[in-house]
Amino acid sequence: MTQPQTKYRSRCSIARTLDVLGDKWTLLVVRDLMWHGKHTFQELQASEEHIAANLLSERLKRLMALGLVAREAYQDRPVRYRYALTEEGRSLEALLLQIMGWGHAHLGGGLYDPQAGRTVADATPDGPL
Amino acid sequence: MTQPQTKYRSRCSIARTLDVLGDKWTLLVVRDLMWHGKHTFQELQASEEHIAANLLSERLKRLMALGLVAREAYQDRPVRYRYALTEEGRSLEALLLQIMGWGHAHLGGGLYDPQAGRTVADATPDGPL
DNA sequence: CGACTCACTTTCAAAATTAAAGTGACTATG
DNA sequence: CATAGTCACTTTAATTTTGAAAGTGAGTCG
Repeated sequence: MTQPQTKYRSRCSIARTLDVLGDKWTLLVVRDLMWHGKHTFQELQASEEHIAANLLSERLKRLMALGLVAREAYQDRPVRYRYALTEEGRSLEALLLQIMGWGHAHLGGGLYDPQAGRTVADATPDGPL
Repeated sequence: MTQPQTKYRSRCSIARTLDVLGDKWTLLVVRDLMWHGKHTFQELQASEEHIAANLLSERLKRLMALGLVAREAYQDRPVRYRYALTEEGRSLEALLLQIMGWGHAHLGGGLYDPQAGRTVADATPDGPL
């Protein structure tokens, strides 16, 4: 679990989850760590959606503060870090799958199969008909 | 389904979903429409988290544009509207439940049982230990 | 030495959020 | 009939967050 570094808006679990994950970038970082083998700052930044470096930096800090992500140096001089989900972070997989399923059904996005490790259904370029 | 009024950041279903629902307020509005019997502007605004009127107004417009919410006048002179989820909007229930479950387990929020129509597990005031 | 890489941080303009006040169409009260 | 109140917003202005770009520091490579 996690230290309460944030004061939550309310006692509602949904509101609390949105307080910490409710923005356009955080869950994309989690997605890349979870499924796409991206673990360095550079790899995470290079994703299709092009997160700005300052935002990636800030989001990684938040995820670490929440205990969902941990980093370890994979090299000294200069020190370079590898980011990975903690066990608690991996608990977000079901949530990610649910979001993906909804987006696929309603917004025409692609479907990634974590089992197969690849996209198994195409996205429509501009969304549904 | 929905007209593509937005250009999505990518073909990823998660990114697309975050493009339309990825903020701190939209899913709280959906929560209130889905489970808490709040259907007027006033009722939605009066929720615990205190959304600002201009944001509620803008979010309702977006949800209507997406086809997830519809409104009907429940009175003329002056015309007053009642907002409700469409069938497509109701498809968000599983997502809401997943978010709630995660927030309950990891952030110490309350658990609402839609079947029972009430909160069945307490929230810890400031989050988990 | 000079060029390059990686992991950031800083800067600054633009966009989003917040809180408060204002508006328009009425209804109810004195 | 004038005033107060309700509801559903919109407008305004201050603050915060975001986004894009440039800069920094530690080091490697040629």
